[in-house]
Amino acid sequence: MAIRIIIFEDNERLRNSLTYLLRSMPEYDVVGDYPNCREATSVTLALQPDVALMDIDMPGENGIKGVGMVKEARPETAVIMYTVFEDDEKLFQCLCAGANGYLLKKTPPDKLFEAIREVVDGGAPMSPSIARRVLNSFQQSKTENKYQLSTRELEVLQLLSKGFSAKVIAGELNISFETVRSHLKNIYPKLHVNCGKEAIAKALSERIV
Amino acid sequence: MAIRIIIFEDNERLRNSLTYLLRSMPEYDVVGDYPNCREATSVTLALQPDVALMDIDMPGENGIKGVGMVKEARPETAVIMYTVFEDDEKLFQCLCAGANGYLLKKTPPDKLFEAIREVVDGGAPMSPSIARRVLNSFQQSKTENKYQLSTRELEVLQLLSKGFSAKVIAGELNISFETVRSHLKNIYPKLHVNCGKEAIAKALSERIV
DNA sequence: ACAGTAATACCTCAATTGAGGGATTTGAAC
DNA sequence: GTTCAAATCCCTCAATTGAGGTATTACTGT
Repeated sequence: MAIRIIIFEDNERLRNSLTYLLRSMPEYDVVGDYPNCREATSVTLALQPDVALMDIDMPGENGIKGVGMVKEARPETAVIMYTVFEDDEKLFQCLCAGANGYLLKKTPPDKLFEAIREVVDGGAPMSPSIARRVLNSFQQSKTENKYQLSTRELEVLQLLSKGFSAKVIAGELNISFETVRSHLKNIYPKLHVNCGKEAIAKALSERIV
Repeated sequence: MAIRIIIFEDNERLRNSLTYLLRSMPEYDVVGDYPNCREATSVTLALQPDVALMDIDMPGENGIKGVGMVKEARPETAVIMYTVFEDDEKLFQCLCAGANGYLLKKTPPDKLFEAIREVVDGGAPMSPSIARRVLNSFQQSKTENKYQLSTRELEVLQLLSKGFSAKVIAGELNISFETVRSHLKNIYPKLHVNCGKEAIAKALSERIV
């Protein structure tokens, strides 16, 4: 049975070309094509597509919103972003919204067709440069001494970030309670914070520990 | 010029097959092959490979350690994991260690060759099921009310997690200082913690906020 | 009408923390 | 040989917090 495809793309010529190309092959069936995401929820529910091709830059609701609408309406529909944007900001917003693939518009048609098959088979097609960005995001950029913390200060901060009190930290490190407080007093200005709670928030959200 | 490849794989038959296959094509050159990662640092420095094929399950230092050794010795060398393991644990350890690709051993040889070209061109080849896992990891599994927090309690926790004091939170929400303290006292048992610092640690590390 | 929950607000007391000091020892750098 | 940073320890005082309460209002579901 043909793969049911729905297209969200505001460029009419491109949208028509894609539709024409995909319809010319028995393997694919374009069941709907739209210049924006306003009706994304209802058409997804009505047409039950296997795959949605989604542009990002569209008038009204953009494609990032669109991913969420399609995914919420019908999680089984695989969403492939199809866009010119290559920046981390939009990329990760789409991924968090539930996109199953991310292709740049420079992708040649045969690769696009292959990606549609791949996403239906449970894959996650991505343009090479996108895949590289995604993998790079896992390498925690060790903020190596961005705040010039000493070895001991880092240890204290790590334990603090587990929610431990000064007394418990002292026990863990086998040093005195007052020493821990001294370290904390030295840590705060280095992190540009004023109290332990801010320090924890900063340490955890900036992956210092 | 041929792509310089180094192979870490403890299965001798597989290692020899790969070497033989790759050497049969002028495009590729296997400059070294090893049954473990003990010498990974020194051979990477000595042989200056473009690509390292890395198994995970090897005697001695395993492949996860191996990725780190190769990447630390020579960041330009692209490392492709080549393994049977499909579990999130090992996968994300490899990605954090700096792997540039992740192929399952069931990958057919022609896809493996394509992956080597792709990684040299700055891509990040992944088996489809791996790519899907990676993308899924971005969908923050909304821990929807795992701890049964009320709307207001969630708001208080969100502000607390920015490091705000009770007094500041009261100001932000336009409620009294004592009310904030009441909410906090109700939040702690729900999160199974005993103080604000533990609450922040839990909220941030479990993505509650 | 009544029970339950969420949200609001106040009180007290002991413990912890932040802020401000000062002080010693050790090992590396110049 | 002196200087410097890191690590250790102690003191005080005011502010914040945790823990234990109590109490009112408003809305929801029965």
